[in-house]
Amino acid sequence: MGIETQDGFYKKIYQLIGEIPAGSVATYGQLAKLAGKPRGARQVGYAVSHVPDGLKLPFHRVMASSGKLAPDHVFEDQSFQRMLLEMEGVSFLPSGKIDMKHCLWQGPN
DNA sequence: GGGCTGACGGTTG
DNA sequence: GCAACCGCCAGCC
Repeated sequence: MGIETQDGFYKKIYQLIGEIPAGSVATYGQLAKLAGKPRGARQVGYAVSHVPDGLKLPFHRVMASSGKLAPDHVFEDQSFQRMLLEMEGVSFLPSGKIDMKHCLWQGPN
């Protein structure tokens, strides 16, 4: 089978990411849970790393629960991801991590 | 079919 | 508060 599973797990992930409003961020575990896989955080990461072209989803708004940005090899640089987020109004802490307390996505609802 | 890999998460030191 | 370790799950060789 392709990148999408029978249940459309990846499809749900992409859909959820599309629901994330500018200025907010979501964690892999959060998206995984919303997609029906509470323990599938790694699959979310795998999903976004193999995203099909043309979806144009805000993957820069998805990050680890710790608030850390993606590794350098994903985007050209972490500074690029950070720039996009700051441009959308996401607050950063002095330590260089996201201010999850204030910017975490509330969910689709 | 078996084993390796990975944009993670939670616990422990 | 940060780093290392182990545990999860699906895709790929």
